[in-house]
Amino acid sequence: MFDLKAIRDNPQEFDANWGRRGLPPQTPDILKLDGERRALQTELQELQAQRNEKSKQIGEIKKAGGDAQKVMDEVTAMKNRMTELEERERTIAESLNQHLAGLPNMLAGDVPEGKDESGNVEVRKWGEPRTDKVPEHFDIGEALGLMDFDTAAKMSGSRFTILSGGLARLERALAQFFLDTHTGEHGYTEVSPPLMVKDNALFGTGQLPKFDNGFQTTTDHYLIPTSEVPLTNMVAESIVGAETLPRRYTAFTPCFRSEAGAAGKDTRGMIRQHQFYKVEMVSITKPEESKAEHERMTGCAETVLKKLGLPYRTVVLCAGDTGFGGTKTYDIEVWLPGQQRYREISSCSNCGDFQARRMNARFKDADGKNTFVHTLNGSGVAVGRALIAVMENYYDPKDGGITVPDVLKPYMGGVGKIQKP
RNA sequence: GGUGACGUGGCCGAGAGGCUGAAGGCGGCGGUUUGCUAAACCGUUAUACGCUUGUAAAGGCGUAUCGAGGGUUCGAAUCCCUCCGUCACCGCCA
Repeated sequence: MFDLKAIRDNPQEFDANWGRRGLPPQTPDILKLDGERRALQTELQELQAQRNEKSKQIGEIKKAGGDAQKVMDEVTAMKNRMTELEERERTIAESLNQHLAGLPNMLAGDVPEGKDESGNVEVRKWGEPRTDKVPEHFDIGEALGLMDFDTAAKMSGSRFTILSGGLARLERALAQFFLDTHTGEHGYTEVSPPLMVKDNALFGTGQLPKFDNGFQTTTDHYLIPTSEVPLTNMVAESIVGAETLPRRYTAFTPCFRSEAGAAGKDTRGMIRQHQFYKVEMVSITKPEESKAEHERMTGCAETVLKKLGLPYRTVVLCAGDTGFGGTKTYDIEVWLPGQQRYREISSCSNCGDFQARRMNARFKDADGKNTFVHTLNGSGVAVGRALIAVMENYYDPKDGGITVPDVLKPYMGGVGKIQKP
């Protein structure tokens, strides 16, 4: 969310920033509502002060044994006006909040301009992309008999997959490897969080109210679309000690998405599923540390790809492509030889104090002042897509098998190659 | 799922319609004492918002906040309702 005072002081700055995302000026509406609200508030507070004063008098008169009826009638007479002001104040505050809750975060100054994906800028590239003709992962998997979309569709519909044997184990091996690397080498604390959350948790991280169509739900919960939600909400509604920052959390969880609006996109294979596994990283930092943490986190995600020997490139998202909560986002795209192109496997965002404001997450700074923390999240990395990448990059055309990358061998019980059983 | 109890400041814990932003304690901060440390003693110590003084740093006044939201009342931490959460016992269960 936003600091109304800052908007009041610098409306043109906010409008310019939102303008980079392609939004029309927002502050005229905001300032109008804010002004109305404050005027009502001032008037209401004056009445409340009078009421409190008179009520005090009544108490004193009664204690002295007098008749307070006259003053009591005076207060009663004020009530209609007060009720009216209260209601109007509430209505205006509500529409103001609704308006603010739907607006995306301020972009960092070094985010490149651009309307969409095409404006993203490559910042790094690693590895030698494999250029020989390789089948796509679904063909490799089905040929091995270890990946079954048809059977999954019978029980669950489209966008579900059944993995078995070596591929099921490869998925688990990847997750273990990611977790062990982030906990053992990158200083993250492993967390096993709830997979179902209430709406306020999704509001805190910014997925609600704006995007209320992307979720799988139960009767009274949302299934997490990413463990960014529970991990970031670990500091919601709290004041954490400065000495505990930065906090670094990682979790391996399933993620659930409705993929509404993705009709026709990536319909084949397991690139885009209703359910997939992801290892997520979340950092909670002091404001002055978040930029460096963002670079560090992106590096942590890149590290696991390097260890796996998967070629990738890192792009900084342009203004128009940066997500709702991010001030700046790096996407890491892994090389998929089956498609002969780079596909997103990780997204690392610095959210600044945006989520912290929404979930009221603060720390005591050096002056003893309660200050909003900064939050960051990044995939470290998407397990399903990593599985695809390993399959295609380590595909052996001689026998249709998949060579197991060295770093995964310990997690595969020493198996060196996944072959048709 | 059933029944019962409970939710008060950074923490513990009193208060049971007005004198309560809230006793007392712990913790924090400042000070006195002190060779150093400890102890003791004194003082201080919530947040948000509005109005206002000031170039500012910082003040003054007011409003709201005792899990959240409604209600009753001239007046609510205190009474009533709904929701959220915690605990205990019972049931069920991986």
